[in-house]
Amino acid sequence: MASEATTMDRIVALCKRRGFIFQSSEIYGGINGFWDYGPLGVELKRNIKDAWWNDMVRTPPTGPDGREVQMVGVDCSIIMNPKVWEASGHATGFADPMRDCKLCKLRFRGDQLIRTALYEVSAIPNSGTIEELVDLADKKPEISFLADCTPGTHAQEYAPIIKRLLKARKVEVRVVPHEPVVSGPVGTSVAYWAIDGKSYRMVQDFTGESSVEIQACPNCGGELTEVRQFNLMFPTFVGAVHDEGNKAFLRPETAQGIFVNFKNVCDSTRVKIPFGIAQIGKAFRNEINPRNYTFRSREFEQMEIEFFCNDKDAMMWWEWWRDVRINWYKSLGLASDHLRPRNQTEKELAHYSKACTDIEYLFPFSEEPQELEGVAHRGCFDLTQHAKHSGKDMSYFDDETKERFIPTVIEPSAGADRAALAFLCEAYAVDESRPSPELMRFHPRLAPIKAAVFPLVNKDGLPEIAEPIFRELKKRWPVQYDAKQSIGKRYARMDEAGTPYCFTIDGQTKEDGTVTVRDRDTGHQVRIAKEQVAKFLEEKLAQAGGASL
RNA sequence: GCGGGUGUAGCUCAGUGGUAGAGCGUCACGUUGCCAACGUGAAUGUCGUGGGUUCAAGUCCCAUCACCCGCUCCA
Repeated sequence: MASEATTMDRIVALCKRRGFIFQSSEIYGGINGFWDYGPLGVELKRNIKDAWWNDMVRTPPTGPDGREVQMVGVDCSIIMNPKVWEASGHATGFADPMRDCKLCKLRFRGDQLIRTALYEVSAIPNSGTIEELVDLADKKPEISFLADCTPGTHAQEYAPIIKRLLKARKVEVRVVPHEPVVSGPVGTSVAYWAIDGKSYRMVQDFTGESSVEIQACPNCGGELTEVRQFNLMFPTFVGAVHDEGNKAFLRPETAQGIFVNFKNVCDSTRVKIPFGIAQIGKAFRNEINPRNYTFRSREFEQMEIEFFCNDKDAMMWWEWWRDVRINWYKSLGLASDHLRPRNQTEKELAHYSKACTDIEYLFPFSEEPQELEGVAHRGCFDLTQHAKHSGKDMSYFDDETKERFIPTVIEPSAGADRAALAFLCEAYAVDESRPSPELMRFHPRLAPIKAAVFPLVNKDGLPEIAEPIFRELKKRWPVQYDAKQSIGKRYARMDEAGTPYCFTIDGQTKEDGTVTVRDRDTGHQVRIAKEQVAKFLEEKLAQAGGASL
């Protein structure tokens, strides 16, 4: 097996060579963060999206309450009224203020430097700042810091940051029982610390209203640049005149199209809570630094579900969707230990979110697993925001219980391109014992080409037998016919395309009507009657869990 | 956005300022007839792009773009 570093290079080379993925606008030097799918890639990605739509929308698994799960779909416009993004928080929140240290060149998120502060609890806010603590540490080098944090807070997560801010001074962290955390204003999270005998509470102010600001680099004390704003939404203009009045944005996620259509779907389709709305579509994010092949593209495709339910059932549905989504990846071949579901820590959660699992995959390009999908409990945040900003009622009336409420939302949000990349990486295999070592072990349901038909030689009446078989299969599946060059080369090409089965017509076919079937993964061959080829393929694809396409 | 690296045929890569190269792949023909077989031949190059130095630039200099690695980021 090749080293990790070169495995990704070889996958990238194969994807180019065989027509899975090309760099966008390549003949003009490419464009950073944009990629194209070639003839095999488009089939792979379409199979992924079709599998998702079929398995999640048309025939979702039975729900946790033993009943059928209601799912409907939408397909919304990419450009929406800009007010949508004010309501969703993207207009202001979807921005990362960055500051660089001019000395050591480290980069920090400005909001983290700004918004983290420690307050002495006895005096209640404004009695201490991190800078004052640093001063204290400088004046009393003999003291060590002991941080207490209550279970369930994220103070422990901040130990390394505190340590860094205090210039590597010894910091001990201990979990101790503590009074329940007093809830702060919306957007504020609180944790308690004990440092040098005094109690402090840490405030992370996500509203950005805090005036506490750090001016020196936490790493080296060097001077920091001014805060630079990055907004990750792509601006555009609606109409021929380009001015601020008709500025709009390419959507950074498909979810908002679902939320703003919540009432329309309720009013037109007789759905009752609990139910879900699904959408597959392009989204755009002006990433600061696209990296890792197609993983962080600026234009990408999402497969999103917003599942609306009563808040009292929300955790049940969250757990159910989390498991459904993990099993979906497994069922299509991501069964290896490269698939790593990970619960978000409380610190990572958005302030309105109660739980979120990132379904992560260990790609060859990184030692850290990377996110394929997030299954988030979003509370009633989104519908509440849209109710507030649009002035429209977003509540739901339950006829059975006579309750009126704003539904809680569970959001399984998957990246189609990331899934495609994960399936490509998972399928890639090198077996030096084979004549053609590189092969793509795609799940048959995802394979771009389901089967190939070869006459062993391009004469002696074999093409005349092979072609009708090919034409029969072609009516039902994406299949290929190849009569040129040696049989080994043809098998090798199909291995790199990830084609699970090859049917070869040889001299014996003329005598007894049988053809050989070669299995991609084992190279083993069996003979079956030529009339049974379609049935064989149908059964194999069905065994693999795939509907006939 | 910072630092480092890379950029030559479809892929992987050689190439000392002086004629644009190899292996693999692709295609054709022949031979063979179940695993990238063999033989003969062919096609394929804005040497990433734009400037500059030079009699002469793939090679040296500057800028720029793309990709990779690290930092950073990934609500």
